[in-house]
Amino acid sequence: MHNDFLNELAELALGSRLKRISEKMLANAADVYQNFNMNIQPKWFTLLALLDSKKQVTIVEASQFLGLSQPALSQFCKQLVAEGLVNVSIGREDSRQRKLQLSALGKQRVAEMKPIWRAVEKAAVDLCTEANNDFYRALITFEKSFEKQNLLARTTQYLAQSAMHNEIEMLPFSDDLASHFETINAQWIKQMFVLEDIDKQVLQQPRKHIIDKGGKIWFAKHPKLGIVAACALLNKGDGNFELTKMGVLDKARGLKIGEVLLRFVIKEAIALNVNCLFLLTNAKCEAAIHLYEKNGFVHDKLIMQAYGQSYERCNVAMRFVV
Amino acid sequence: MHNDFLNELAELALGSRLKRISEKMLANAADVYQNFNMNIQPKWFTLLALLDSKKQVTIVEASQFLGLSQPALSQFCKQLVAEGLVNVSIGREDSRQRKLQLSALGKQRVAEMKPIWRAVEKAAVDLCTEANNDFYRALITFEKSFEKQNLLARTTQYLAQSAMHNEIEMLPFSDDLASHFETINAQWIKQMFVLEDIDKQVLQQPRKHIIDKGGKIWFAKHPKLGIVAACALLNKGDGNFELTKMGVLDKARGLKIGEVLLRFVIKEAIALNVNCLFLLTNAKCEAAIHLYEKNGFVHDKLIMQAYGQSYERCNVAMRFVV
DNA sequence: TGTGAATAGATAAGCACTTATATAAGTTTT
DNA sequence: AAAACTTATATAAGTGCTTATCTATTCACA
Repeated sequence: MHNDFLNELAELALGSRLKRISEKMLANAADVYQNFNMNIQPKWFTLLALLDSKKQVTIVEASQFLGLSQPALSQFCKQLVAEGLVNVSIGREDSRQRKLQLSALGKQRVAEMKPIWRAVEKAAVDLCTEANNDFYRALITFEKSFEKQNLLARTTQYLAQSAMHNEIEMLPFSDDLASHFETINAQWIKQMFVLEDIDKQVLQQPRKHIIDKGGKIWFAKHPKLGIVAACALLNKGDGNFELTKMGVLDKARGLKIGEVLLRFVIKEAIALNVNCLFLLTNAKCEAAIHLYEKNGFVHDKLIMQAYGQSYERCNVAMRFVV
Repeated sequence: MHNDFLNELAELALGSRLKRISEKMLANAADVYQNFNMNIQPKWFTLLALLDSKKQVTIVEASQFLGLSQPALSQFCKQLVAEGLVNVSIGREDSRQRKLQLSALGKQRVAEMKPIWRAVEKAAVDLCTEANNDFYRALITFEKSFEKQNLLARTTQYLAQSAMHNEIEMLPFSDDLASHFETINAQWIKQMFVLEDIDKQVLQQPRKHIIDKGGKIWFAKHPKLGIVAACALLNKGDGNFELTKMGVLDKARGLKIGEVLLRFVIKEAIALNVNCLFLLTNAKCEAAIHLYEKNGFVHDKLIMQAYGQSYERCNVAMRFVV
């Protein structure tokens, strides 16, 4: 037996994978009905359950409740009437409507099936929660995410974003850009914390406090928005550098420019043959921490002990690895 | 717009739900290809990706790699040859085999598509991880659970089990059953911990230590295996009772008799108008804790403070609610 | 060395839906 | 009140697979 190529494709083959498992489950459901000698087709199940619950629905209503097309329901209805499980009556107010109801036989069959349905549900819960999983919840959440923005929309957005990222220019520090360093960082520091005196000094005199001490500063320039992000490497001696004062202007949020800049700075740091690249931040900055984690930083207690005391507001220390 | 009846059916309609979302994703994939003007059908995707990765495969190999039927691959192959994307050559060693390879055009098309594939993968990862979800992982785990034991097998097992549960008899304490109390509990206590002196006294003289102090003991009798489980309620005064000495013999493990007994004891405790029903256990007893959680017990620090010191081995305290 | 069993692939038919379209019945607009 | 639109359902045809079955080839072994 060959192994499963869909594993190699991972998330890219998500659709195929879902299709495969749903077909397996359908076949399995057919086996369940056959095993318990119930003379019904799995495809009828949702309609029978719906009729059991709502007593009377029209074809269009049923198709909306079940998320299937109207012709599908039209066909099921025909089949179930042929089996004698469903009665159809013409709508009193609107003679186009066909009102579906379980027949006496249908009610009896559903009653017979209910214990099996309950057992199947238990089995399904079992299946969903085995191995500490919560598949059903994950599926619901996934459906909501898909509803919110589907794969095409996300793909288009991602491509547009990476086209834009290619146009972003990285600029090294120069005195005529110094004011941007202050504007960019003052903005987010004020939003998250309080702009303290040390902050002000560093932001107002970056050459003195950072560059002249062997540190680095870079800016990210958006083709239309101009300079929108900054990031610094602080020289802490012994080849150790602290990544700090990384900020993106409000007007450029959501464009993932921070990530582009961070990756650039990491690449530069590697090129500089940095011994240890670390950063200090606060647990409040969830989004930033997530970004750091995503890009190779890991939480590190030794860094916390060595450098954590330098700033009041820091309670998270991370080190870049690999 | 009506709401979604599949939500009401919850896990029972898992198959239908999976089918629906997989169809949506397939349609969405078709839109992606159309949007980027790629003249390929979504159903071909996995085969093209396979040929890109493995260079050369036969039809049967491809069907195994992709988890589709051989005729499906036979059909795709025909279509892709007609499109000029795939070349077929007859196997040298086995003339029945058709070796599939990407044609020059096929390679070019795949190369054009790759950036889109990458973007789609990013989008899919996004979709899977949005809202703190991990849908892909959950799906893989679910597939494994399904592989291990499918819905039919689980349903059958569950039904057999609940039929057996109906035949289980609950017996109150009587002196002629006292020896079972010791046998059952000594077995599991020895396995998990060390049988201490206090344990021995209580187990050997349950009437003296439990019944005469206003406590209760019940046994579960299996129709074939005999008395296989026991559980006690210890009267701690002020209407507070401790659920303790709950055990199931090795030979009856896996039949969920423990759960049946636990539910019975909870029902009895409620009937006795117990003020507070609690229990003490050890974090080692994962399965038991899971069972307690499933049946209405919650972790409770106050109980730990009030009663936790009584036993050496207890570091988990739980209280029954609702 | 043949002979039956297994395997690779093709073909046909079926299934559970879908989309597209037709028909008939209601509703709204003029 | 007629015309134009909308809605409920039915029907036809298509789709992406499946299972069943057939042919051609290879293998296993007596």
